[in-house]
Amino acid sequence: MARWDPDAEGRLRAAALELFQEHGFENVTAAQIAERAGLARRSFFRYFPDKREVLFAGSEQLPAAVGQAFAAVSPDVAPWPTVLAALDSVGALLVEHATDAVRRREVIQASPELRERERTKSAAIALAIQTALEQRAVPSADATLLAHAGTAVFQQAFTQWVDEAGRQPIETCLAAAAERLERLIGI
Amino acid sequence: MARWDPDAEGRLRAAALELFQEHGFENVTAAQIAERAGLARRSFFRYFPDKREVLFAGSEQLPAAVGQAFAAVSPDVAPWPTVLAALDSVGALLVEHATDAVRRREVIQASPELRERERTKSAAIALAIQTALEQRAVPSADATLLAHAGTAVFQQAFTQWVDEAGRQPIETCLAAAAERLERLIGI
DNA sequence: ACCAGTGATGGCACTGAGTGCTATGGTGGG
DNA sequence: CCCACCATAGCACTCAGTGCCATCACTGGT
Repeated sequence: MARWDPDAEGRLRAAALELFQEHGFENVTAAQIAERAGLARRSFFRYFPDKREVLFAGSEQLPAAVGQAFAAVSPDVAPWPTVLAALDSVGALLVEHATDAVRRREVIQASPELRERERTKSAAIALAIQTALEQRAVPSADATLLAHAGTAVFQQAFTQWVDEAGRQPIETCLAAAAERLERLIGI
Repeated sequence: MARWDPDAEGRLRAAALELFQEHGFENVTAAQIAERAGLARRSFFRYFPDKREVLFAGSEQLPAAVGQAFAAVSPDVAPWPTVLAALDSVGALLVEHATDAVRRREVIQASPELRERERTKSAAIALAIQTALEQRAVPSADATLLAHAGTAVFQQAFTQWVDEAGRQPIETCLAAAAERLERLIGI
């Protein structure tokens, strides 16, 4: 999305984050964001397909990372540990690119529209996990369940990581969440 | 949502479903739906807060059913079985009200916008499960994981139920999905 | 039968998201 | 110096969603 001028794209994202934090997502127009970034309203929609996407830059990388992470895990490993290993890679990538993670999270949580979009992003990760599992001959129904359980673990781990302000590495949070889920379900 | 004239509401929902199936969600305007239902465009937005909601009528009942279902389960039961028992109730309610389930599902799957909204509906169920668990003194992190795992099972079961055209009762699909997940994760 | 109150509906006008099209200005290569 | 290319600006349009007010039907009271 918008690989042309990384500088202008960054200005748009920064301007949007400031304005959303100040006035709330629904009270900020695309024209205001563009103006603060020194661009025209029309150009905003050339960088981002819609107003919500300005807060989710780089999120396409996460589903892609799932595929690569799966490739790095031996096919002999059982499905669930494979999913968890892949989540480690995705988590590392997320943390690396999450400079404004906390501020972004606050803005997203404050707006139903943005929470809705965030679920779509999570669903894209889940779909990537599911297709990667199916390529390993995991039955479709199993793949769906594992993918959703994986994203549940991922979200819980990320929430914990943010709440603790990153004092623990994301891998620790992921392992803790996975263990928690296994203990809760495996009775 | 729109308790005034159930007849007009039904006409709007039927008209929307037909038009969406015929031309696709994004190629149908609210005015066209209203016209086919014999109402004005303005009235459409009095029955439904936005164009997507016309396909999700009655979905508010499902989160509410979660609370009631929890109340019917003894507090001595462990959290995960409690969640599964609650899902049985929700599933029964869903099946009961799902006259156009298959057609609705097709239309929803065909539109990214509608799929996004459907995830919001699932999230509402998950939130209801989470809060119900927290009221039973389940730690917040556990409740989040259980709620998401529960909705994963629910979605998988519902998908299977629709794919099999309802030949198996929803409870059977739910039990199968739950067992599947436990087997996959509990290693 | 008349009248007043209530509430659903219709019409109108407005804001803002998103989009197609065209003009313009800046920049690199010849 | 000129030309081609490309990001951007500007304009005009559709459509979602909303506030406001007029209208019409229905109801109860006299």
